[in-house]
Amino acid sequence: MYDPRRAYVSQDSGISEQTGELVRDALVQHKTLLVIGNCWVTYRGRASSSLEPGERILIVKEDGSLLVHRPTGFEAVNWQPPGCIFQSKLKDDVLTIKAIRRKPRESIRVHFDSIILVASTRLKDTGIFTLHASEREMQKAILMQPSILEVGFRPISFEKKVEPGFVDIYGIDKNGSLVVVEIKRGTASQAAVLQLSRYVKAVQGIVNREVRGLLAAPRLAKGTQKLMFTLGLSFKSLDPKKCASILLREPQESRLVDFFDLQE
Amino acid sequence: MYDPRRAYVSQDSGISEQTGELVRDALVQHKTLLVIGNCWVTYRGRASSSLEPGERILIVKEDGSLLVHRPTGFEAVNWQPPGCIFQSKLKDDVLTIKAIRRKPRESIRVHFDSIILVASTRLKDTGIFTLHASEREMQKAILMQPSILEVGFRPISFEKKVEPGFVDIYGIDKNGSLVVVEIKRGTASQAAVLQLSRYVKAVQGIVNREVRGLLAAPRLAKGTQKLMFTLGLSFKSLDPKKCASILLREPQESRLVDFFDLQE
DNA sequence: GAGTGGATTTCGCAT
DNA sequence: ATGCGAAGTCCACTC
Repeated sequence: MYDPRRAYVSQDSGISEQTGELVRDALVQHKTLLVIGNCWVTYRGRASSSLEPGERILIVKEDGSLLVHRPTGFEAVNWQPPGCIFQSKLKDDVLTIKAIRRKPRESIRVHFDSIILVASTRLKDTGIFTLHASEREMQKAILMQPSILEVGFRPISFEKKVEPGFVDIYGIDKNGSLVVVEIKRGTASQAAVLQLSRYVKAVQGIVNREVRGLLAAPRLAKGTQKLMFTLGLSFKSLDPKKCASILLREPQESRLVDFFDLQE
Repeated sequence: MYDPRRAYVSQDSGISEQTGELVRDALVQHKTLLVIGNCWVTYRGRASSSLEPGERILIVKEDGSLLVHRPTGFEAVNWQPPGCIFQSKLKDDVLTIKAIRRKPRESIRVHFDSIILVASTRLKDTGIFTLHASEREMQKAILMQPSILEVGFRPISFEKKVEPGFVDIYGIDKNGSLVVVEIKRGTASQAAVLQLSRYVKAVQGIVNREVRGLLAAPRLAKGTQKLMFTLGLSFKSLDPKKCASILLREPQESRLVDFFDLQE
């Protein structure tokens, strides 16, 4: 009985007809194919490349992408993006897998003369991948690259206590006004808006200059936009994912980053 | 008897102690490890990411790099560069593989709750990878990006017949002099130098302006440098690999490329 | 469909 | 070591 969860495996050092069939079947049926063995690879297209014989891992995915991995290194040595057309043949004890791509026209040929392992299976994967950033990490990202909030924004302090609690970030905008920034990782609720408003009022009671309130969040709760306007607050759409990618970048404004590092 | 060429394979849907041992052994001995099964992945470091459960391919290479591949797409969904430290444990029927990297400090945890295939082996790969460009392709590359020859170089024609044969490329240098270019894919021999010299003389006999000879090749044969000087020829070191990478780039000077395309 | 910018970019070469 | 640029870049989003 055929079980899609099972991996159909062949481990013959010489390459049998059965192994050839397993490979052919996997390619025709768009199954995930994995071949480990001694192979050489040629690429022809815009330029050309060749890879001398050695033991590698070949992966052909269900979407028609191809990867050849050497036993070291993070990157594939040869590859083809999704959407390739495949051919395979077994002749003179050499198993050849050919992947053709149009636009640009190019092709890869992988030739195996000995097999360590062949496996074909069908993989089910509906899981969602997410790149996170916590509220704290969003704060980091703003300190690392303040321009994502506003052009000319310059943070001066953060996590400072005022009357009702802690202000996420203080800064100066391009016009020299003091800015109180409130960060939310998800949709900013009405409570968040009111909280920011309280911070702004509290700070206005201390300093004798113009104070702006800026709410940074991926989105604003429905119906709070009017309230924002009434209270004279600004909103900046800020995606946690965008923040995450900034954190992953090398620091650009080293002084601030050093400052941040000291705090950790 | 232990055979390094063999792949040690386990295919238990529930995760046995034996499978746990196979994985542990592979990690400790820096063997190539391959796990296919249902897993979820978390990444923590400069930012964070999470991947919900699904069936994927995990590869841990001998150099301590890690790849998690979904059944579609050319790129790995999670990875870690070479040099990681690994831990594995089997607890409550969940196999966890953890990869830690320092500088920057980050870690990946891969949790399997069902296994389709586990294989561990040692791969031997000494084959050399080369990105080629033929002499003709080097010519293409120069036409696509003439600046690799000389700043200000502008090709005007190629493959034109003169007295002794075909000149690879004609062009104008930044001073307005006519340039005769001879391309060699390998070390330019004395014969190549003399051939170029003949071309230059032949062209000088036709046009009434300064004519330069330029030899483009990865290197010059030993002892021909003096001859080059005597004959008043220029040499430009040009790597076929460099040319190959230019061919693989998108065209920058479309007019010339169009012209070239028409010739093909 | 073409153009543009980002990437957990990685990788190599120069300084 | 460190910084800059290329990559068979790929990929996603915009226009």
